[in-house]
Amino acid sequence: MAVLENRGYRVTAPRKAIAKLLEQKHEGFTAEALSEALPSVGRATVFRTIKLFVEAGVVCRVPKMDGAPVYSLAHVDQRHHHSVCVQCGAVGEFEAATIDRALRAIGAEIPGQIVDHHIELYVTCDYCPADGGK
Amino acid sequence: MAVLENRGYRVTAPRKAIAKLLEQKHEGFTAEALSEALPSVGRATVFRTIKLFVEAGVVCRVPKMDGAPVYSLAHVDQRHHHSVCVQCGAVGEFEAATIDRALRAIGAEIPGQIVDHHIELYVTCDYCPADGGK
DNA sequence: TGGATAGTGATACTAACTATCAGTACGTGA
DNA sequence: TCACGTACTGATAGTTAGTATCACTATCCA
Repeated sequence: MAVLENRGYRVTAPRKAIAKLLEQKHEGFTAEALSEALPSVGRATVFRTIKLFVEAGVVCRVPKMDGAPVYSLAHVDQRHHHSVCVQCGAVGEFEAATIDRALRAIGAEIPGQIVDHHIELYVTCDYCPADGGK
Repeated sequence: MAVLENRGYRVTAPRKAIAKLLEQKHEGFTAEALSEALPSVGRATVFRTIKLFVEAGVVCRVPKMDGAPVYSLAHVDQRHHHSVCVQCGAVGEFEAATIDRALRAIGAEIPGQIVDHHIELYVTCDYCPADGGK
C-alpha cells in the first residue's frame, strides 16, 4: 500500500481490497480468480490494479508452462526468478547468483546486448505427488 | 515435412504452404501474421498446424517481454534457449551448458523436482541501435 | 479406384486483456 | 468545509490469441 503512496497513486477502496486479498493468498492466482473473489470490484479495475502492482514491483506475472499467466506477490525485493508447480500451480521465488553469472557469461557469447531476462522453473512441489497422482 | 510423415501425420497442401513460409521467414512470427500471409488457409488450420509443429519440435513458442507469443523455426535439434530482440523482434537460439549446470545446482536447493524450464533473454540485437533509435 | 478417416474452413466461443466514457470520490487550496 | 480538478471506477465493447464444433473434403492405403 505504501508503495502506491510513494508513487503518488491514490489509495482507494478497490486497491485496498485487492492488496488485502493478495496478502492472504500466498500462491499464484489468475486475474479472473481475483475478479471472482471480489464481485464488488469491476473486472477492468482488477486488471488495472494488477498492472499497477506489477509496475510497482509488488506483484510478478509468471507464465505457466502453457503460457497462461498467473500473478504472485513478490516477497523478496531483489531481482528473482520463479518456480511454478505444474500440478498445484503454487509459485515459489528464488535468487540464484549462479544463474546470473551464467547469463553474464552468455551475454559475451551471443550477439547483441542483454537488456532483460525471464527464467521460470517448472517443478512438482513437495506437496504434490511426483507422478501426478496416478 | 519429413517430421510429419515420421509421426504418421498427413502431408497436406496447407501444411506444406505453412512449412514453406516458415523456412523462408527466419525470424519470429506471430500466428496472426502467418494467417494473413496465407489467406487461402483458414485461421484455425494455421493455429492447428503451428501447434503440431511445436509438438513435433520444429517450431518454438517464445514469449516476448510483455508475454505476447512469437513462433520461431528451431534450427538446432537439441534443447536450447531463445534470445528476443526487444526492438525488431528477431529470435535467436543459443545452447548454454553453463545455464544447464546452474539449473541443476538450483534444483538441489529449491523444494520439489524440476521437470522443465523456460529461459528467454531479451536483447537489443546487432542490427538495432542500442538506444531504441532515439 | 474406393473408402475410412485425418484434415480443413467457417463459425462461434473462450481467456486475458485493453479502450472508452460517463460518473464518482479523493485531496488540495481557499 | 466547500469547491473543484483530476485520478479512479464500473460498465461495456473491442482486441488478441487461441480452442471447439461440425459438415465437408482430401489423403493414403488396400
